[in-house]
Amino acid sequence: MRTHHLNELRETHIGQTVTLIGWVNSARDQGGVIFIDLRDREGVTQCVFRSEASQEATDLSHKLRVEDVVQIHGKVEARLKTGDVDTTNDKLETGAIEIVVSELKIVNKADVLPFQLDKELSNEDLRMKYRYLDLRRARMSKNIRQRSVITSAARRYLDDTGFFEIETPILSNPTPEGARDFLVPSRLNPGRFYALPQAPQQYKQLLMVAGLEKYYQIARCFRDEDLRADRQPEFTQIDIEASFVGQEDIIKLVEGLLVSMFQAGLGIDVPAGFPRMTYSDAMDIYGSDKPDTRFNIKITDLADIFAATEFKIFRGTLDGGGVVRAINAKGFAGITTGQMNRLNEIAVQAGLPVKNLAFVKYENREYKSPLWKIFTDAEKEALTAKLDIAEGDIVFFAAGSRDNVSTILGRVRTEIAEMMELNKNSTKYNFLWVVDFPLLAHDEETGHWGAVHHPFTRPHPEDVAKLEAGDYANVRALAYDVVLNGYELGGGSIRIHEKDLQAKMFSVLGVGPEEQQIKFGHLLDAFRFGAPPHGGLALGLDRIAMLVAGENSIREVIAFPKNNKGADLMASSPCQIGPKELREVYIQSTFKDPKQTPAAEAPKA
RNA sequence: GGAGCGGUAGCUCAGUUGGUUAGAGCGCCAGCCUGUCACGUUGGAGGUCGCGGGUUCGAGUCCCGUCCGCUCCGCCA
Repeated sequence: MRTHHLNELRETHIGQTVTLIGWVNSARDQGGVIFIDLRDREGVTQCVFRSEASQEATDLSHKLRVEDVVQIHGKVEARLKTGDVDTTNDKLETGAIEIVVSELKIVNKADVLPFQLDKELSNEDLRMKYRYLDLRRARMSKNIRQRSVITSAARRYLDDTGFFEIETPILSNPTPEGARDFLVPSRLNPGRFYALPQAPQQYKQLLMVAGLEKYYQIARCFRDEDLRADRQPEFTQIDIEASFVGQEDIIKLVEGLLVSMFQAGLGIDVPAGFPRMTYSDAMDIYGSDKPDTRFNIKITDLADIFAATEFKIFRGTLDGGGVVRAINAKGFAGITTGQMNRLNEIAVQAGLPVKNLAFVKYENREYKSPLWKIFTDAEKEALTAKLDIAEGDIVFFAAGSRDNVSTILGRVRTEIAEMMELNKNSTKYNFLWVVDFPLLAHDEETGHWGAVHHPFTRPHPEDVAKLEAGDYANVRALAYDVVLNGYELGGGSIRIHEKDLQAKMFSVLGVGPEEQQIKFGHLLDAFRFGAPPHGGLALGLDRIAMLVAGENSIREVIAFPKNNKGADLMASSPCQIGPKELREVYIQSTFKDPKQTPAAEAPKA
């Protein structure tokens, strides 16, 4: 069908007769001579139609339209050079040659496309409805290829380090305490359901008990939660688990893995030995457990400066065990009123008890602030020094509980970065390990303690006594996240491998012995028979592919993604299921969406 | 569940304090053109201004409601 792909022919091929096939990328009809750029996934090659070469092919070529599939037969020739005219195209890799066509076959005509492939389009609905056309665009094609390349690099790296790729069930059980599950009715077991896995967590631990030592899987995971630019209902993890390892081993392994993926995908060498930060520091300094460290706005504690303050709000906060902290947005004193309103909104949403953020601007060598006059000269001097306030800076304050202040200033920090476009540097890759996560978090609503990572996470050996003593808030976990530019790429932990400790952990989480046996019996049983120490991590492949591609949404690196409502607009899924199919799986009826119920049928009050 | 932004030609968008027949670029159709590569050029077709209601002499524009999309918060062990 073809002798070469469309990014293959060079000057060395001049004189050869070739057969090419591809899509008409563009057609330039000059009347007497017609140029066609023929495209396949590799690139573009220019074909020329002239009556001297073939009257028949030239006549037919007038009819060519964009995206027709055509096959041509012809001779590779050098681009024309006459006198001072040089028709070589430096923008094309095949730009030194062209094909003079002797035969043309229109393999399959294309209708006019619903959108142009050479233009960006903002209508994502339309892109998704015709995703197979959207994927023809160079940007999409590049993203999909790059994803394949990094996935293959990951496989190669893990294969070479002694890991087995092992598949685990897609039809499994609901995850207790986890995200909402997608359920699948069982026809052979009336009234029973499978759930799609949120992660292969328990299976991979059981593979460690099985003695396989090193496991990985490019695993599809499913979570029925609300979606975001970086969250899809089904997504892909590079799931890893190993036996006889500690935190340090996993960190080294994953650094090597990410280095090889970025090398493969971008041809760049990111240095291994990523910086590390404790969860506690990340929250104090950046107000986030996945800080973007590309810009240098840090939260500064001001307790020492305001130790003797008379300012009531700060005084009260500090006396009550709270904190007073601030961030300096350097060079942002020119903030607009609209931006200020936006920051205030965000701060209030994040838990600021008053309507406006306290701030100090330093502009034209003057401090401007509603509260500057309240501070003493000593405080002013200390603030200027500690926050490094210089011309054009603006400082935002927050006072309250430590967690509260972290959340507020962390949110404000990222919003300022967005406004100042400090987070737009897509060629800077700031990897970071966040370590020493807390094991447990108290849920104010339910009053229960929940696992911050998951219930199989090993408590930090130094903090086991605190766990025994019931000092849950201060137990650290052997859990770690790898972060890149403000995105959580992955997280993992060293696991519990002892039956008693695991049972203790379940009890702390409010899962009684009976429930433990029902939900986790297989795991607890497995731990009775010589379970090896083990741990692992899971990386979000979609997010990695997104960051490698320099995209803002994982939909740009997934061939057939779903929209915000979890719908596939091309295939129109999810779809309605008829009564016959429902009966087969013993489901009686579906609940009607009240929004779709016609007003006439709506129940009357 | 909540907040913000958006919806005008096939696509990307403009549309002023409410005022004649709603525009541009690209694409599409027809013609001309033997060196183009974002080809050029001449002409043409193409609109339920998301939908419903209201205010008004008059609504793309103002008001109310509603639907859809995106972004964020909640949620995501």
